[in-house]
Amino acid sequence: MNLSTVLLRWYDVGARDLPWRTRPSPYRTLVSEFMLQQTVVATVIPYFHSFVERFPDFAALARAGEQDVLGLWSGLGYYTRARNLHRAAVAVVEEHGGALPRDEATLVTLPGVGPYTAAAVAAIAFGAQTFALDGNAARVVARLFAVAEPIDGPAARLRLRARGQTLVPRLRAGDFAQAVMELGARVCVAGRPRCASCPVIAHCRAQATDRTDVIPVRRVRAPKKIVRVACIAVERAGKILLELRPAGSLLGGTWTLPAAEVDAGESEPAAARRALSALGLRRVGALRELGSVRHVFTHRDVTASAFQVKATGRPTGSSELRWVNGRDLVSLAVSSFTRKTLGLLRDAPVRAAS
DNA sequence: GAACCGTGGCC
DNA sequence: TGGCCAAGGTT
Repeated sequence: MNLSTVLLRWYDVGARDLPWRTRPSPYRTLVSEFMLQQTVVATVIPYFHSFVERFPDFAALARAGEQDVLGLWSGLGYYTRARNLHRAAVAVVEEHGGALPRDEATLVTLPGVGPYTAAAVAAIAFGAQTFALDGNAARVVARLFAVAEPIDGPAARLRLRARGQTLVPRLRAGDFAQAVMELGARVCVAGRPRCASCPVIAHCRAQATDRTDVIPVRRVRAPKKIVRVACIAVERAGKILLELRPAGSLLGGTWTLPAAEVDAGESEPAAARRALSALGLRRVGALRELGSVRHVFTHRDVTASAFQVKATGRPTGSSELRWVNGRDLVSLAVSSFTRKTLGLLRDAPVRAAS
């Protein structure tokens, strides 16, 4: 039987009950696709609920402040997505009459919408007969066609998408797109695929040639850069000083403890003193080391030491600063990394550094 | 093409 | 535990 027919039947019987599949709308589809970029379904679900409750449609999101949007994104990662989603909503309202464009070519002009998201939205929200090639689909197509070349380069993606496009049924292209991704996420997984429960095993060249363990091939990745950072916790009247990370940088748009990277041969306390003087503050007394945390980003393996300091002077510097208390932190745009470093403040061991 | 941008679960 | 990986996009 036809591959798409079998896969859609499998999907009809066993599709997961996901919040963006109930009461679907172009807006909810777009929000879910932004959140799902490089992020697993289970992580997205609670964020999706609170986001669409607070911003139920394009108009509400477009008139929101960027910091409010980032606040609801706190902990989800890749914060550029939040700013792009906000900008996309503004564009929908101001340039497209408040309605999401239906065709891929226009969708892809929206900030944060690339080839995958444009295809996914066109298919899922508008039924366009197009193939959405995400990481799941790339793996599924590579196995179906026994593609032996690495699947993660731009050129390879174009070829995989062309292969996938040949599989798209005339009807239910949106369900087909979701079925392919769900197959990749639950059956045709990286590592050891669960071929025994695969509905399209009869169509799989990798399985037929016993190569599901070596397909797909991925390129080797660059090793993470190992980084040491010294963070400073300046307290005043029960509040702590936070700094807004500039857009485009790591954690851009979120608030962090002021920090300095520890240079080669430099000590952590020395870097902490540098961070403090960059704020235009004068240290009073010793730095008190609160401990350290490790946080692994996509490209960096960071060990952050935090130092409590008493300081005088009015913080200046070029960055945007803000005094916050515990209650402010609930709604503020704060990354998981920063929450870790702030955790050092609570259970501070008594250890002095110079 | 390659580098960069988060986070958490899994084995 | 450490490496892998995810409903990618931008520069």
